[in-house]
Amino acid sequence: MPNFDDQIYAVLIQIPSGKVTTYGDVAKLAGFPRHARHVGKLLGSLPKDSKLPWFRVINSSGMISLKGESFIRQREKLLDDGVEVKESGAVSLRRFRWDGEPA
DNA sequence: GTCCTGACATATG
DNA sequence: GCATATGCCAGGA
Repeated sequence: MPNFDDQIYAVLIQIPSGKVTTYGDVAKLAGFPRHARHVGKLLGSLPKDSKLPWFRVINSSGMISLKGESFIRQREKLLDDGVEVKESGAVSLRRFRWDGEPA
């Protein structure tokens, strides 16, 4: 049984560009359905030069949970990925949600 | 050890 | 859609 952290990373690197997913889904796919919060903590601990697409993870409401500069960075990256993000940080989950299946 | 906080989710009214 | 409550788990004080 791999470590929780490693499992989360493994799921993150599978998220195709142009798609987003939620904390709960990442946790579930990683094999820890009740660890949504853990995902957030983990992402917050990621180094700034991390290769992991942490910016493709948002909350179940389809909104970016971050604030200030972090929020700006995530929004910019998503836009660059082709994801439509409103000024408020809202994303059209209906169109950009990742099912958990590879692209 | 307890208490509080937190990039969360789901259920209920 | 919003407010409240409950569940879950790791860290820090």
